[in-house]
Amino acid sequence: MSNSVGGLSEGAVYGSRIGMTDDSLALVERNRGSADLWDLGETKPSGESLERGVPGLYLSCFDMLLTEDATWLVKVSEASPSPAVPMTRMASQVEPEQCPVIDSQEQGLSPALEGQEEEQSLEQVQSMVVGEVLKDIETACKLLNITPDPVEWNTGNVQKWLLWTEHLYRLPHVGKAFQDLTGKDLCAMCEEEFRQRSPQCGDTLHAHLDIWKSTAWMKERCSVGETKTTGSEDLWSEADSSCSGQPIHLWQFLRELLRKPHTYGRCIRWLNKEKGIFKIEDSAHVARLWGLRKNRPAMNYDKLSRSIRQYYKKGIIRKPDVSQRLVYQFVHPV
DNA sequence: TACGAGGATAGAA
DNA sequence: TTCTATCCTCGTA
Repeated sequence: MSNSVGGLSEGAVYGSRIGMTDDSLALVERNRGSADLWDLGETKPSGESLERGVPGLYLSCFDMLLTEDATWLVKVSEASPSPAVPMTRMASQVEPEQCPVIDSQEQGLSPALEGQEEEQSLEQVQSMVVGEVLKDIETACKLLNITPDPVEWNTGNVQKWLLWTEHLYRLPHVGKAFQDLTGKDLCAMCEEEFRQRSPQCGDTLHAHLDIWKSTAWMKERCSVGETKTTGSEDLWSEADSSCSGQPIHLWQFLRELLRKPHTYGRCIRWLNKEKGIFKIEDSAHVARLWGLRKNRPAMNYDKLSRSIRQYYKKGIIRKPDVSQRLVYQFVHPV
């Protein structure tokens, strides 16, 4: 799968460790570095570099983090009060040039100790990044009701994934070009074949699929206990509960969206989490997501809101005391 | 025009 | 039977 063998940069080494290619790594970081990209909101990064996967044009954060000058990273993680802060957030908040420059020699660290700490910090960062990627894929799995392993996808799942990815990254609709292909077929295709089917975004789709494949590979490794947990231990058990074909209820779906403010904060968000009050910021968007999840292309907010109103009688959702447009309240907030 | 409320009905599980 | 989708009418902001 990995096309990066030999002459690897250290960033690429990381990619190879988790089975990602340079392209997908760059894509992950390009996306992760820009908080909005993994967001389904209307604001999308534009520009050719995004529409087209041009790894050479992109200096990934990984490359910055894992180059020979990785010492700054060690210093950041030492200075960081919370190692649990996701790397993506950390990277977006702490620019390299803003990092405090602390001379390790002044701290009296021996080169050997320093090396050890660097190694530990890199491991830490890897875990955090991978955890974030897993979370995003988990979310997609839940919402689309597909398994995380592309090899297991049927033609319908492939179309769902395509729709999702196109939707998420504002790619042109290319579903027809991949019609009647199963996940297995898709995984067997090289980047060139993707390009042939979709000159506009084949490379991007290939890179995204690569990430999914890598994640499935990692999941498998985790499940046989070959690796440590990624910092999101309940990730897959949680994903499994909704990827197992169990029908999902609308209120559960809304909760899922609300659980991912980083990803869906633009279309739905808590106004008062303690009281269970939330606001649908983008009604059409939420309806589209619900339609995607339920395989109901004709879903709209009119229908979705009718379903929400059915919950009034059941005591699951109600309008808050001070009624506002697009604002609802879970009767039993978690 | 978009949203909100609620009645009615159909279909799937 | 339950849950959801769909269609509908009417009211409100």
